[in-house]
Amino acid sequence: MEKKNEGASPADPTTPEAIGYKPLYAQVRDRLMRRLVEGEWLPGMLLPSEIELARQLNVSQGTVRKALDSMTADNLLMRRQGRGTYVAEPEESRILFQFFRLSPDQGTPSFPDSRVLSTGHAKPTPTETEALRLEKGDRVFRIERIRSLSDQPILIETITLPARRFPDFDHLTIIPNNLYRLYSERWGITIASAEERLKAIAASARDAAKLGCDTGEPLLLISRVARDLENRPVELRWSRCITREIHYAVNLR
Amino acid sequence: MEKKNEGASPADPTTPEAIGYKPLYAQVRDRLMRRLVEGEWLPGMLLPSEIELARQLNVSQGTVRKALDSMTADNLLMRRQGRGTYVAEPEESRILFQFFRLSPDQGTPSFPDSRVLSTGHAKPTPTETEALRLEKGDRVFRIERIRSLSDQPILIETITLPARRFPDFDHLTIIPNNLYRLYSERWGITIASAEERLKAIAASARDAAKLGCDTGEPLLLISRVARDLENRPVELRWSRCITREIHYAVNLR
DNA sequence: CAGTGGTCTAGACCACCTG
DNA sequence: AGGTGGTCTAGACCACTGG
Repeated sequence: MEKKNEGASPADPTTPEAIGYKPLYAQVRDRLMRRLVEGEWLPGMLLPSEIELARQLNVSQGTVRKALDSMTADNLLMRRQGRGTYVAEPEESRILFQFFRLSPDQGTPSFPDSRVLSTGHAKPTPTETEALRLEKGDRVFRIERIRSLSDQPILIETITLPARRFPDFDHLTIIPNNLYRLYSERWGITIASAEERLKAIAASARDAAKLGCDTGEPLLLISRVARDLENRPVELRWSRCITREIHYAVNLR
Repeated sequence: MEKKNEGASPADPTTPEAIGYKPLYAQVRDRLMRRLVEGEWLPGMLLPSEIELARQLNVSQGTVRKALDSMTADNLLMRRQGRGTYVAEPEESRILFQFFRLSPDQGTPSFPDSRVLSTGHAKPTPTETEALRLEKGDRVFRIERIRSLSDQPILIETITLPARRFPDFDHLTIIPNNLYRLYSERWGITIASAEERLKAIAASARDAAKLGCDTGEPLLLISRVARDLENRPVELRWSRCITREIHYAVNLR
């Protein structure tokens, strides 16, 4: 009531002095994001209660709530009435809903199986260098795999990772189906968002052989750049998909 | 303070008597939606202020705000600090951002031109009947047109409308480029959401001739069902797009 | 039962727009 | 100057969860 945003935060870029004004709840969000990025709260962990966070940050419960709600809307947190606020986990059902937009024309969506075709280090292509914002001399790790739905091959994908951010990737004995959980558990990298670009292309002879379709058959090309909590590009994925009995679903609001 | 949700709303499905509990702000949203649907507030019009709405509905300003914020998030309203709350209009820049996901690989997105190839009444196909939830005997109106970006044809699309909801469509002398504004201005139909399904297909001989590409060239097929404020399907659109220098963009969060 | 998030209210001040 | 939406606070009660 008597508070006026005077000296509330330690580092104080608060007061509407110049152009750079940020509402208090956005500053709270930024500070919570930093604690998340620095690994103070790991996926699956319970956060302090709203009241406790409000006390820590010296703001009201309502302001903390607005910050937490915004992070929940971005799928970074999960809130359960009566239980508390948890850090979101990259489990399959959530990934399926959030990052996998392919559904069978009839029936319900499900998570595809994967079979790795090849892996290895390489010098990045110019496209990869630009998409992943690599620096001179950086190397990449590539994975090629086929994914199937009920034993039908539906897509072949090439995944490119910056070697610098995934040390010892080649020491892995097996590469799991759910890569985003692997990134999280082994390197502490959380995939928070992604941009996809879709095109129709003709199947190359090589892809056609692997997918068991005709050369030249129309395929849906999905180019994905996935980003971490700090919005840095982390993964480039290039999927070529047979869409005879499958479609890519988008909701426009 | 002394209020306890007792007899607040005229028709009162409120009290957590059985299973059907709805928070007050959701009830407020429903009532505002009904006034919107019934045409009390037309696109571009200024709504009453939060304080006035709170007085009318006998709830607090904060509850009205939560309802208005939710409708704003769905692109139904537009709020401007110091001005007021307006009903969203289907102008090109908004439609471009909300419903048109095709961008040039290089350069900034823009709204394509249209050239109508044919129009006419028809008996609906089974696919159209299902997608538009038509009843027995209902007829449809179809439009076929080519759309171009900087004089390059990029897609050919077939649009199907239920004749019952668009009376006298065939009396139109010209069919404008921005159809959603036409639906709004002439029939009071607001397109509020849409679902799209994407596939890669081979260009038919007919489409190839119209688009000036080769038969069999891979095209991106976009099947859209557009819905009104009450979530009823209103338009079926079937676009076949050349994606040589264009892509369909999706953001996943 | 105590503790959590979810809803609702009331009131203050701020940033922005218009006249 | 006066009105609008945007932010922030404080406090009450509700619904849900777990011990």
